[in-house]
Amino acid sequence: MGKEEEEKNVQGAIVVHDKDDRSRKRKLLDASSGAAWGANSYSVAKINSFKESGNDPGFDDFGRYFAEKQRKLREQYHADSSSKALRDAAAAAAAQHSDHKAGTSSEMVSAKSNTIFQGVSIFVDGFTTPTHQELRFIMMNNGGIFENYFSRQRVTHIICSTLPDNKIMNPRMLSRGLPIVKPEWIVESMNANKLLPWENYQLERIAYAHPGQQTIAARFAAYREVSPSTKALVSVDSETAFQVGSMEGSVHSVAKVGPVDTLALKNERAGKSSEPDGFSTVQIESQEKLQILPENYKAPVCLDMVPFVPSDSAQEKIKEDTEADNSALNIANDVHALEANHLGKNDHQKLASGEFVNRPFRSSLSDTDFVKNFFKFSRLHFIGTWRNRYQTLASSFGKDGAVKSKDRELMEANLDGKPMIIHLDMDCFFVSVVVRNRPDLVGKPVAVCHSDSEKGTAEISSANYPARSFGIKAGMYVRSAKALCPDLKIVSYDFAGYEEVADKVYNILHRHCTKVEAVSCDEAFLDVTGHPDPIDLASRIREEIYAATRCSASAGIAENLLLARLATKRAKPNGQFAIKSEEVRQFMAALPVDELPGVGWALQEKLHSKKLYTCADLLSISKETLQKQYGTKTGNMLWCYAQGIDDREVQPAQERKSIGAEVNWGVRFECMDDAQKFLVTLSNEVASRLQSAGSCGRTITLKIKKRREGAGEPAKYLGHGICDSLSRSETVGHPTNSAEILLRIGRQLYASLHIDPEDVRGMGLQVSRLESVNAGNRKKHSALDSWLAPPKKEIHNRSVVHDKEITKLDTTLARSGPLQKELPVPDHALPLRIAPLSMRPEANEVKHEETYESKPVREKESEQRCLPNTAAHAAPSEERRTVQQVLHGTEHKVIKLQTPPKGQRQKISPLSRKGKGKSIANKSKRSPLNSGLELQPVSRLPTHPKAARKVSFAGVEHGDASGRKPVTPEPQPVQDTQHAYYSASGQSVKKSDLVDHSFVQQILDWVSTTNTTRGLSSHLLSSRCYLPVSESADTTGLEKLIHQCVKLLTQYIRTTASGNLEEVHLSLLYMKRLGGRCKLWRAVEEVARPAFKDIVAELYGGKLAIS
DNA sequence: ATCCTCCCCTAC
DNA sequence: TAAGGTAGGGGAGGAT
Ligand SMILES: Nc1ccn([C@H]2C[C@H](O)[C@@H](COP(=O)(O)OP(=O)(O)OP(=O)(O)O)O2)c(=O)n1
Ligand SMILES: [Mg+2]
Ligand SMILES: [Mg+2]
Repeated sequence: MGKEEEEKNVQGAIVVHDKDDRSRKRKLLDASSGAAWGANSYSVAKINSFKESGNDPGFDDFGRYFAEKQRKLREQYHADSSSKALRDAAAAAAAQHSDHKAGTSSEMVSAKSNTIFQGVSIFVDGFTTPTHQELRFIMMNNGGIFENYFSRQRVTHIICSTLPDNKIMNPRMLSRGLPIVKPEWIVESMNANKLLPWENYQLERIAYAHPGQQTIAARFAAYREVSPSTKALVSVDSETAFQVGSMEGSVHSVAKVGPVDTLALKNERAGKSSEPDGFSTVQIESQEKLQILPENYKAPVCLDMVPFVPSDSAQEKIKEDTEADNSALNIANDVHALEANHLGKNDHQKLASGEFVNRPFRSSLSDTDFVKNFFKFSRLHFIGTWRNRYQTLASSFGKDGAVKSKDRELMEANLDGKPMIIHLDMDCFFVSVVVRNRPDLVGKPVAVCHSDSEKGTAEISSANYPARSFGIKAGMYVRSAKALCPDLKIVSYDFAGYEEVADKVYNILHRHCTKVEAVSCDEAFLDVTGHPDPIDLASRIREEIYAATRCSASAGIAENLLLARLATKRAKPNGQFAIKSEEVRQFMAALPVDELPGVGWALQEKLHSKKLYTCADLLSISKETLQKQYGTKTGNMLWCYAQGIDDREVQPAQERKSIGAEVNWGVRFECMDDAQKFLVTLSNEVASRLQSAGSCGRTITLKIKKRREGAGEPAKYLGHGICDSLSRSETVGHPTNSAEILLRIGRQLYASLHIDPEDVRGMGLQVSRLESVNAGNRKKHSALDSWLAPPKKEIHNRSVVHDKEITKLDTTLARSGPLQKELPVPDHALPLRIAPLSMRPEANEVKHEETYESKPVREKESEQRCLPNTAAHAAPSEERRTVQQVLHGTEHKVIKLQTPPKGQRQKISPLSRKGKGKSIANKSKRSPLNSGLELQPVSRLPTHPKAARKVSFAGVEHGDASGRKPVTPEPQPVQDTQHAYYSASGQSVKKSDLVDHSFVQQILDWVSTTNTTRGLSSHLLSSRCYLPVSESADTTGLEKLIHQCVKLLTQYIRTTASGNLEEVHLSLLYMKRLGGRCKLWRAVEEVARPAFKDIVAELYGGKLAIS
């Protein structure tokens, strides 16, 4: 699929423009602005060829941006310099080397008389004494180089005064080998007039952290309030943009660094704080906020830009800014002042700690506030949230005490009339709200956008009608918009304003009509059936809206939702339009197919490819044909819509079916841990949303955007670029809204996707199969509750419905009678997982490096690729499907075996090594489950030869990356099916080596056949322990037997039961019980228990309490 | 047939 | 630099 579109920008530079999911839908945009936008999509192959030729457009674009910035900074520096000759030389050099790989700066500096710091290029990190400026001055005047941005290629020393109390074990390590040196080195070297050995000025190693989650959390809390831009700045620099110099020092750009401006921003005290989304409340922990913009740095922001600060607090902030620092005032009027809101003192600690160096991609470190800040600025997040607001809070609108219009009664009295719908939509909503207070902009082309700067990959949110006449559309990159209309004014968002206006609008709507369906914050359907004069009503509503908000709305009036909506489009801007029944046919016939709601980019393309352009064209085809071509429902929809038929009704509010959160911007991970931590914030976010909605749910879905192979850095700043979207879900036995459980499941799901963290470009967590929290607390507690329900809430939530869905374990327990009492109080250190009991194998995979040594039966490309927008949907060749297939065909035994996916082995091996050195247990003590470890896919092994053929048949793993290869079974060599079991020691247990003993066979069968309904514990529970112990002749044979049994059992625990603590516990419990009746079991249990505990400690980081 | 999962598509 | 979310509909294909 061509997912990026080539675009010639104004300068004629080739830029690849993302044409991913979201962009594809911009059908009108593409169609109407063909002059500026390349009409053709480029294939991925084409993009790759760009890359291979060293011309990766994304990089190019970014590099250009940075080069320009660096150049400016260099000029700044030279302008600063006291030596005029130097300045001139610099100018000349700068002119000569317009690109950034000039070695000019260092030459010039070396020409200076004082060359103490020759070859030294420092990056100053965080607060220092002396200050940045002073250090810069010293460097400038003594032959050194002061780097404004960190670059591993150019920086030789990191200067840093303080490490925060966040206990970095070895700062040097974090800087990846670059020395971190105290500023005294510079000062004293200068005083000594020679370069002193920096080794004597190294920042001391700081005490070790108290090992504890608190500490880690605190450390991450320290990353709060950080603008992602800073991260990106550093990261891109070090990653890509400046692969120009080497440390040996040929190349040095000298940059001037600005002061650390102080913006004193206080927590907002006034009103507004009750706003649910809190966007009007700037939440800042420390009072003093800092920002790291170069002194004279001014983003090229249009003067029209108004910072997004809630209007009633803006004054106060600016005032405080002024008090704090004069230079801050400039910034306050700059859109980048916003960054100041996110940069906290802690960031400097982080800087100081070398974290900026170590983790260049701070954008998505699981810094809670990256997500928080992202949402605070995400228009799409707002409109998504608002839609829900106006749907679910519908009842609270129109109840503000104001007189209700008699329109309501008119309609209720006359419900038999022919259906009549008003569709109402605010005109260029986001622009209108802002332009209200900007009379100077009236009539001019205006668009709302976060940024108007050089790179231009910020998206237009809304454009007013003058702007639209240039072809500017929502979703367009601002640079494209500017290319179409150089005079376009860019204004900033006013989210508080949007909500305010929308509230007023909905109040008005509800006052006039009882049946209101909120489509979005700026759009609604009104069922006005029975109203004597809908046209007049629409007109009055519009007037009222304008009077209340000074924003105009347009309306469509027709007999159904479809037509009303189409009418609105026709009416815009600031108008209304009615379609009479007798005009419908005519109206529809000429309508282009892509104007039908539900026809987006993809369907449009399909239709166009069949030469279907108008609704009339659609009607030339039979409904059956349409259904066959485009699917039953879609075909029917096309057929009906094309005739103007739409039998949907206005639905005031409907229950949400899912609640989720996702972030697909700024997500960059370096390691598993980053991903894990991001998942933590997502889990918290989703749990919190569930809780405020009073919901809990059973199905948890993790969505990942994964950089597609070959895709480079996205054209869009910090965008996700060309990605494959992956999702995986797990249904748990009982609805939850607990962050802990979401996290636990989320981790499993993440692990099961086998993604290199560096390739992750987006992540989302969603909960579906929702129930109300109050749905069923009448249900009595099951015996499992003490285990399943960490917080009281969970216990509270039990319901009859849940009961029957708890499945086997529950019933098993119920049967177990007195055994229930043996259930220990759960160790509270252990976050517990709700028993899914669907032991979907790969969701419970064993994780870790030892797996590597265990030779896999066969390799499998578990990676599935979804190539979006391809005609056929992916055929399931995924592991899970085949696993279930096999399990289902049943009667053959199945066992899991670790199989590292191709292409991931090398990548994770460093991780593995790391994990090996330090003990895993130690590590996982703090990060329960999976942290830093990779999960491996599993494959199967039949235990019975007669099943072997079948299993190998169904168990063939398809290497097909596209995931659409049909299930064409490949015969599998028998020895494969006889292959290894994974064992914790990394050795394999060959089936053929197994002691021929019915006892072992029994366990093998149990372990092998655990499936969705029956875990090992249930086998153990029902075992009558009739096995003749005497069979084991000699002691060594017995030992071997026990050993093998334990291996099988631990194998089971590591794989199938990993992530299912209840199952681990129950297995142990029942084993112990069997031990009470049978010597052999006692022996096995004695050996197995510590092993189980070790595994639990390793996987969960806690102790398993066995009663 | 109906459900489920994993997608893709669409709208604002 | 920039803030590419949220949620539902629906289709394909497999399980039940
Ligand atoms: N891709 C999009 C689409 C919409 N919006 C926001 C900005 C819009 O102002 C608001 C409402 O969307 P509309 O589709 O109603 O568009 P407008 O109101 O801007 O214009 P119109 O006059 O066509 O309704 O949602 C956005 O941010 N990004
Ligand atoms: Mg609108
Ligand atoms: Mg709208």
